[in-house]
Amino acid sequence: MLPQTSTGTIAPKSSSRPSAKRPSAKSEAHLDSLELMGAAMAFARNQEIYGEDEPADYLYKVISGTVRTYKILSDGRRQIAAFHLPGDMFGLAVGDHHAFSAEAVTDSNILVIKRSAVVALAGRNTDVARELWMLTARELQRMQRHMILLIKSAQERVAAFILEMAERSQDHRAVELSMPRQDIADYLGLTIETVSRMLTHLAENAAIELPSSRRIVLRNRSALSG
Amino acid sequence: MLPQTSTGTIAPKSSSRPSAKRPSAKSEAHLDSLELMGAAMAFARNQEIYGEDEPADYLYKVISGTVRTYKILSDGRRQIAAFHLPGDMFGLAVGDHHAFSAEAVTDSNILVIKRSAVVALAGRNTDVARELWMLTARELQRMQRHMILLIKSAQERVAAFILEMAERSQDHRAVELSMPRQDIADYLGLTIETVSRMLTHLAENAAIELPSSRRIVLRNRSALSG
DNA sequence: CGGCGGCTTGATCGGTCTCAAGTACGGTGG
DNA sequence: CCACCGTACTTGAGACCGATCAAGCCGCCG
Repeated sequence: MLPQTSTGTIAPKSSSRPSAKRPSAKSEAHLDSLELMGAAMAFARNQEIYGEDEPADYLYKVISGTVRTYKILSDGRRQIAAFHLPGDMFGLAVGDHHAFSAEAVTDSNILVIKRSAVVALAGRNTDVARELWMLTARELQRMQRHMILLIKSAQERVAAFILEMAERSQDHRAVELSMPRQDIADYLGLTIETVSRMLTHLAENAAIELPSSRRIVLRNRSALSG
Repeated sequence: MLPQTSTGTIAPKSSSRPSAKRPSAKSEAHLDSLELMGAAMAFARNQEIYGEDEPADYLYKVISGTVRTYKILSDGRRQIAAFHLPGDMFGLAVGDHHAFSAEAVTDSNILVIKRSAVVALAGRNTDVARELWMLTARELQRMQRHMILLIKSAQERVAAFILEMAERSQDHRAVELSMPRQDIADYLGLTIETVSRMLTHLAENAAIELPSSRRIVLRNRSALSG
């Protein structure tokens, strides 16, 4: 798979540039052609992909693994803005600097695409421009849903998180969590202890099953969405 | 002022359509030309501009007054996503239905622009397309800042709200609040009582002055941002 | 003057955080 | 194969912050 891109065997520093760039697919370019303009890179677990306030020279697409984008607040708290799963794009932040940092949650392969090439292409091709807009809009929708999450109770947040992850996984009735509890806590604006407790409660109420700490089986969907 | 648009004297129902649409400014169209494609309408305090899940046929720009966009959760809680002040656009939600409801906080004049005309124009004119993208991106940034707000303590949220409003007002050292406490509470994910208490505390700590309940004078900026 | 909506203030309750142990699991080296 | 270790996770007890419930106050308009 991925014959068009070379997957680096050495995990590169985040500031290093992709080694190969492919000539763009000329004028019949659209959504998928973006992927031909990038190079795949491997990132190890917890490795930084880019830092907050770094120039946003690249766009990224997850090939395999999980990525978290986050911000560290002045007092040290960390807010995770999103988890990016295979197929998701990230790093679209408008403005020339990233608003968040990005790290690999697990060992990951990431397609890295030069931003300037995409923007230039969008200037010539309205389909690409529309695609960029749609990607930003989808990010906005995700952020809106996340915002709604943050005003709910701890149990509701954890339940909503499980449902969100279930929707995004192959089997919508079970989730294999790729991230540790601390990441979930920082995503939901809770502490790791509260996340753990809420999962236990949901299991006690038969809403879910916990065969292992990283695996969740959905038992009673309405108990989660209620 | 506003010689190009007719301001309705009767506040129309939200489902009514703007009475006049202006021919678009042809090919030299850009940002400002959007405004020539709309009609101004008057909305009374608390009047609905559009409802959640209504088809998103129009874009809106605040001429005067204040608008809130919000969502009602299943249990009746209301989350205000944003306050829109004069000059702000809203209703850009991508997808063909609005993700939020919109209401006038105060009596307001709103420029109403047919969405299809703008999108069609964007398909021909890359500047307009870029402008649409930028508007969405700015909305995304605002949403991100709002999300960060929601994980902070009550005092930090209220302080951040004051700073945000001060930035957006003419005189950055004083704010004239156009919305009641309940709206602030629903924006910050707090109760009206907590908002009131935090304002009192900030006044006691000499961070702000409260000449009246709707007016805030900033006294010590670092006490607010810390 | 009376009444009402918006705001403030007070007392108590409950949910989440904090601090502190204790447990399960995976990897490494003997 | 097992002993050991470190990391991740769970569980418990108590403190604290913000919600809730309940009065009271202020400004405005009739």
